[in-house]
Amino acid sequence: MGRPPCCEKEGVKKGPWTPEEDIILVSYIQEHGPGNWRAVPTNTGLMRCSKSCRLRWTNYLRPGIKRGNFTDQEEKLIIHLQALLGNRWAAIASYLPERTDNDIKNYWNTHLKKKLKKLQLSGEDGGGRTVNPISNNHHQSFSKGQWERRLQTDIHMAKQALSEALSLDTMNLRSPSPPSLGPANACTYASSTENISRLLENWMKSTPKSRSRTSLGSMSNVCSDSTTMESTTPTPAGQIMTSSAVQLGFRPAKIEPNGVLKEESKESSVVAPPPLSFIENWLFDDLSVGNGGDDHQDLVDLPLSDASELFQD
DNA sequence: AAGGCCGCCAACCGCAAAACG
DNA sequence: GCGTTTTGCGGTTGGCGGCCT
Repeated sequence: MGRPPCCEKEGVKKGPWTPEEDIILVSYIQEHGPGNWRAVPTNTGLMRCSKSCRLRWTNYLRPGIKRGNFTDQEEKLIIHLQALLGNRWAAIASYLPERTDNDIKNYWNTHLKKKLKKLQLSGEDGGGRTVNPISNNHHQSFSKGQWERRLQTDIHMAKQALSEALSLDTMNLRSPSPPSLGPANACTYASSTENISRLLENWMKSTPKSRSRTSLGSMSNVCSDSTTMESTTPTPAGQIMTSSAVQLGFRPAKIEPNGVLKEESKESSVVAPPPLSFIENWLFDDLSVGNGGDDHQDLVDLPLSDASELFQD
């Protein structure tokens, strides 16, 4: 007997979300915080399944999401990480906190796959060199022991990604507009929150009694001007997060019903950033060297053979 | 101008892992 | 320890818009 599908109920709405649904979901999360998705449809009256609500929030409505074109740096990082981790988009997304795994996956499938294929073809024509030996071959050649080591490496990488993000964040505070971040960074949430905050305003005018003031009011503050993101972001139940933390994808600590502050994830308990591992050094060395020219030879010259040593004794 | 084709992306589906009782 | 519920992840699909013929 398998588990029944979560959307078994009749009358569950599918397809694109309407602005009204977005508003309802956002205001609910503003009030209660993300989590307990099972309760969201019943508490909000949304005719959506819990999964759909969670996905809508994490991939579209969540503050701190950068939308629009990927920068050269982001692109290279994705290519590097895909070569290392394979199609583990969530792990890759942990290195790009402003991007969702869905975004990265889509971008890979629609842009980077083709780009690499092209490069691979041109590479083979020009001397038979393959672009991405790790992603092409390493999965098949992994022994069990190598696979375990790879998992351990991933765990280590995830931890370091967090601490690294923290250290990058402090750097960003010192220099507000780092050159590594492209123009898209200027408005990280414009295409969603900005629109929604406009909708909220309009909606409040049209239905003044139907929404709670607090949640909607605070929502319109979240990112109505995304250039002011580097401040504090109001979060439900009195939680305050710096926008940097929001951008980095950190969730606010949960306040339990009894008022106890609870850490939402174990990772957030990391205190001191460990030294950069080989991978990080390798990634960022390369990123800092190739500065996004139109010559993609730097992709071909990635030191992937060095990276593969990670998985050997 | 109209129809077909193609690319992009939001959303869905199924499975697995984690959390919970 | 075990069964159930919830959450997270990755693959895939469907709808929409732009481009081409």
